[in-house]
Amino acid sequence: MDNLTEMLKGTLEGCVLEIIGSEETYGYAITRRLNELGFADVVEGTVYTILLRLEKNGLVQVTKRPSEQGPPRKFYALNDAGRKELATFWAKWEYITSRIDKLKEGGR
Amino acid sequence: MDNLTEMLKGTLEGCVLEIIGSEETYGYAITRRLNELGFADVVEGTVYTILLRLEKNGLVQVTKRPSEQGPPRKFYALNDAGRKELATFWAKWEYITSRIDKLKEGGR
DNA sequence: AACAGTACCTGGTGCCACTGAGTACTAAGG
DNA sequence: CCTTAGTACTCAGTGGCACCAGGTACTGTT
Repeated sequence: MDNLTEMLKGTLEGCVLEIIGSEETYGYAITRRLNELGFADVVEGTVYTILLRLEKNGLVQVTKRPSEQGPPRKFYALNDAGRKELATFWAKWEYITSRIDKLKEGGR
Repeated sequence: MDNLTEMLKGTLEGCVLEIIGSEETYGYAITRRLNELGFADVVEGTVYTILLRLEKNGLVQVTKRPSEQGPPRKFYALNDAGRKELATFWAKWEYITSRIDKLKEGGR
């Protein structure tokens, strides 16, 4: 599927929040996870910008740990603000998908 | 629901395409339709920029007709390229929603 | 030494929804 | 008669986000 970028605005960040929320993990692994989920064209640069933004916005707790396979990893976990933001994301997602589905079914 | 703007990137244009595709209509009415569908904060300026973009991209056929209630209306109808773009939009939407739902269900 | 895999960072770009202000026409109310 | 509200369209500018392209750096294999 090509050129999803515009439709991913806002949702990709939510996906990253969800991934972090389900398990403490790091940028490189998050990228691999998104790729295997079907977001095949998402590259590391994109994920890192999201992670830096999450950190800047105080939604995650960051822990640096050494890796046996390369440079140290930065592990991310949601804090309270992050969990709240994740809940808000899913509420928005629910809201938008329900409206779009209504529109698609020709609902009036 | 507040601040959906980032998540509407790409999808709002698709919604407008769908509305036009189901019935030849004009900007002001499209705005009202979106509002009643639940996109309450979408204002005319936003819709008109989308309509001008659709026209510029050759996806719609435009017909100006007088109105009894104000200035003349610009009616929009999809052409072949527009119908194709609409189909692409729904394919992308399907694709993304299925991946997000999988993620939400903790799918691996 | 060279390379591939792992792991992270960053300045710049383009697209899109949104803002805010403006134009213009009609009908109703004070 | 003039103001207001409703209808209807336009457009220059803003900000946020995914993306691009290139960089750094560590480890293990060839």
